[in-house]
Amino acid sequence: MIKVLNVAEKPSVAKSVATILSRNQLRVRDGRSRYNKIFEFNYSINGQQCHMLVTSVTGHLMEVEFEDRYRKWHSCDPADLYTAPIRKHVPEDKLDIKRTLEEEARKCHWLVLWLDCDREGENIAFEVMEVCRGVNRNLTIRRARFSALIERDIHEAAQNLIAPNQWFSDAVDARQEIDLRIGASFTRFQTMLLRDRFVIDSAQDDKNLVLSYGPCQFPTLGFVVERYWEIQSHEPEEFWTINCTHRSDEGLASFSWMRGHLFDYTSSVILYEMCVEEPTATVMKVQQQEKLKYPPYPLSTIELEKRASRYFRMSSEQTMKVAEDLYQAGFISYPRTETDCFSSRTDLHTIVQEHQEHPVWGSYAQRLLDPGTGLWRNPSNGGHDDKAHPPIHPTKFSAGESRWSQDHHVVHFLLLVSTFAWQSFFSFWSNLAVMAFTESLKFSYSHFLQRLYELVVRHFLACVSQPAVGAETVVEIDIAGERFSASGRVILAKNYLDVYRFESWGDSMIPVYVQGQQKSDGMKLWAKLKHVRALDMFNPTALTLDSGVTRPPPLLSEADLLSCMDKAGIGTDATMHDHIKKLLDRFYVTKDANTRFSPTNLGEALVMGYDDMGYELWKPNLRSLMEYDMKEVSMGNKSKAEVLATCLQQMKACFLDAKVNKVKLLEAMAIFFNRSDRSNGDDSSALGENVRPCGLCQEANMVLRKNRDGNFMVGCSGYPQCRNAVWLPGPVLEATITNNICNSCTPGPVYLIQFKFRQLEIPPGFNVNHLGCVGGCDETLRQLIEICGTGSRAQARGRPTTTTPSNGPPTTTPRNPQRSNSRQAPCIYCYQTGHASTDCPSRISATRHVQSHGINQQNGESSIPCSTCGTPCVLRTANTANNRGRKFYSCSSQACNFFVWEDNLNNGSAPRSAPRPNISNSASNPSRTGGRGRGVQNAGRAAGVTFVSATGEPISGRRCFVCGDPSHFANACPSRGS
DNA sequence: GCAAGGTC
Repeated sequence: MIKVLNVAEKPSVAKSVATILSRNQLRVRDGRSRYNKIFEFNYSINGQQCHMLVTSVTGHLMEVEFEDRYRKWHSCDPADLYTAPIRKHVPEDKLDIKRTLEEEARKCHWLVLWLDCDREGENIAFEVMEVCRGVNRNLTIRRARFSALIERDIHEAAQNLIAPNQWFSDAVDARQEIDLRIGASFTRFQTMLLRDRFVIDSAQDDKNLVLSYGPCQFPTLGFVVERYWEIQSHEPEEFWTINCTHRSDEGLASFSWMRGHLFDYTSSVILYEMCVEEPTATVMKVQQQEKLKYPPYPLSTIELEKRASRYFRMSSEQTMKVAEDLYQAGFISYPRTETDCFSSRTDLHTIVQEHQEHPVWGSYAQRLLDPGTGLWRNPSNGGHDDKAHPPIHPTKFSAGESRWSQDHHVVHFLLLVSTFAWQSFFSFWSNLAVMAFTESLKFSYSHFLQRLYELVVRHFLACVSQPAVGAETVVEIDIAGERFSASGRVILAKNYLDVYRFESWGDSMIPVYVQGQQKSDGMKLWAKLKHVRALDMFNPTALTLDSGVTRPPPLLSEADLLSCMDKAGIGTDATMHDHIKKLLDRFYVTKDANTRFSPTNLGEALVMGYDDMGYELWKPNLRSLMEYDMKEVSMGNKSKAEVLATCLQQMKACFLDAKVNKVKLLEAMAIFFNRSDRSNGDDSSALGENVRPCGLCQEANMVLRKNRDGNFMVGCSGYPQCRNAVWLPGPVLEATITNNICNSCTPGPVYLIQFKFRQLEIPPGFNVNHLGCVGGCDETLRQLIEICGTGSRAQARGRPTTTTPSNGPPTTTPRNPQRSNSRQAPCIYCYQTGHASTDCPSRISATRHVQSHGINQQNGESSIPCSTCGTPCVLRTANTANNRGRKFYSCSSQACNFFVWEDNLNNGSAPRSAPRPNISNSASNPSRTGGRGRGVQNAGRAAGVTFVSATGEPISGRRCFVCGDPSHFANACPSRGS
């Protein structure tokens, strides 16, 4: 009998496959890993009797890493990481699984791979193959291709085994390598460049702060920053709209102006006056139609995360944790799925049947199953299918498990923690506090479990329900040539909305209207029978000219962020929440109570730095291009080697360029953070840039450094073990390592340095700019050192004299930090000693303002309380074409959109609005005043009137722009009218 | 100390 080793991607799949193939006639035994059991049974594959062993891995078995020589951060120039050798190996925590595979593979003839049928799954398959082949070269290897864990699919897959797909696996290998090289190089570069130079206040422990860069995390950060900049640069603009209301016995109708709104006040007033003078409204059109509101598509992971965030304010990370636990406990299907359509083979009725007994939604489930109600509808297709998992749906009935909170392993963990705490504390009160804390965690976790389960069940029931039906009436009227419209809706059948309580679709009744000139006898009769007075003409109850201001978009919510990532292909359904969490963990963003994200100073500075360099490293395009290439590899259109070569070459060029332009990052950081004295405490600060391999210790690299006096040297990164150093001429003002390599000096490569000298300190005949080599071949450097020394101030302090042989390189001398540490020269800006000119506090404070795109926000200047919400306003400077340089106050609360131009503030009196340029004398404009006055009287407008923004959202809580009084708006302000 | 992707 042939012995077949079957390997699945996860234990649950191994169990399902084994159960289906064996028809539940199987034996289970433990492997070396406690989670990955081995199932045994007999099975026939294409008539061949087989003894099947089914086991699993837990996702990827291997990790890709740099060779040991490159693992330490200072071991090499980060640029070397684009070519440093890498290896794929099984990490410590996966060794048990590896051993199980080896032991079983030795005894088997065939290896059948049941990994998920996507690119990652294929790659894991090759990892499993590598391990198994390592101990049994004669294995026959086959791949099982299945799209769902249902009997038909699994049996079909077992009888139609195919060959593994090398292209799919190659695509993942390429992705892994690119991610590692880009991520590690940029992370090391920006961390070493910035961490010690600035006081980054967000971090508790600066020493361990890592400023990571990743091809997924940075574009995610980019979305947050971009929206923040959009808000910052938004300049509120006042607009005007005419509103008409009509109240009759049958109700109230609010007609909105079909022009929407106008930004030109005079035009608005003219049109408004025309309406006021001829206010009779003629009904021009009455349109009645049936409207359907469809239930959502079946639930995918991203949709689950978005909805849980929207409905329950759960973070995506929390949602995935809770969903995983529900899945482990068997209550819901696999929670990581892109699929939003059910297979025609899924038995949807049985799932609904299970819920008939539920105390809350049981009766709805019963109605669904009753053909007489006509409530059932086959779910619609969302158009996504990952071919591995069905949409998330309930798999086990629960009537609200009170035991969830006690049974669950997460709670077990919490209990363990509390037990530990119990043993650690002796005080009774401490124990009580720990117990209370544990209880509250249990309660809140159980609460999350129940809410998410409810969402999954209700969503599923909604999917198989008819859409809600409404009768909508749209009425169009004409007043003095201006068109207005109002709509009303009557819900005829709620259908899915009965169970999907998270969505609503309200009734809004309006009086009955009929089209003017066409009121037929039939219509009159109908109106009479209905006891309503059908109107074809009427006089508005109120006709108002209302003002509003355009508002910036809101900060990105978690659901918005997930949508952005999904749309741009950043991350996968299983990892998106990880990227969001990483931004929070790295102090790049913060999340407020409304689940809205703002960048921190650190996040904004990093994006600003790269943006100023002109790179789109923080935009999603890079990842999209990579994804495109990966797809090409998986389809066999491009080879892995080809994609790796081009992509890494481009990224290395980009990285080297970023290094050259690192000053942009430093400048951006300097806007938000104070310089740190940590980097000055040392003799010199490492720029982390490789100049050449160290010829003395032959282990580390020589890197370019600048000491606190501003003098440059090239020292071994192995300091203090290796004290090899090359001192550079004193007049060096700037030194930047280039990508050019010296042709003659060894050991190489020796990168040439672009020098800029202080004009007044170099002898005549020498050029201010010089591309030099520190390897020993550079005659110019040698002569300059001979003439000028290696820094007059350092020499004056008695640093070891540098000898410069006439025909040799600048001398290598041991460094002596103690002797080069003192600094006496006064700062050129403030004439104080104790700091370098580059770190002068007077300069830092002068440049320390937050600079955003479109807005210069000046901190520390006097502010006024917002007249709308009382939150302090921030003084900003407009940077738009029309108002560049003009200052305005805007409310610092995100929930409020108050703003006022500074030049309109009247000696500290209440803020008033800025007149628009084309109506600068509008306060004394009789037509404007007259129009407004009559309007107010006509309309009888009350304080509760709502402003509507440009995006159609109501703006609540606004006050008059002119005097701040909430009882009226700017257009009705008595002060302006007079 | 670094990425992103699987998964317990």
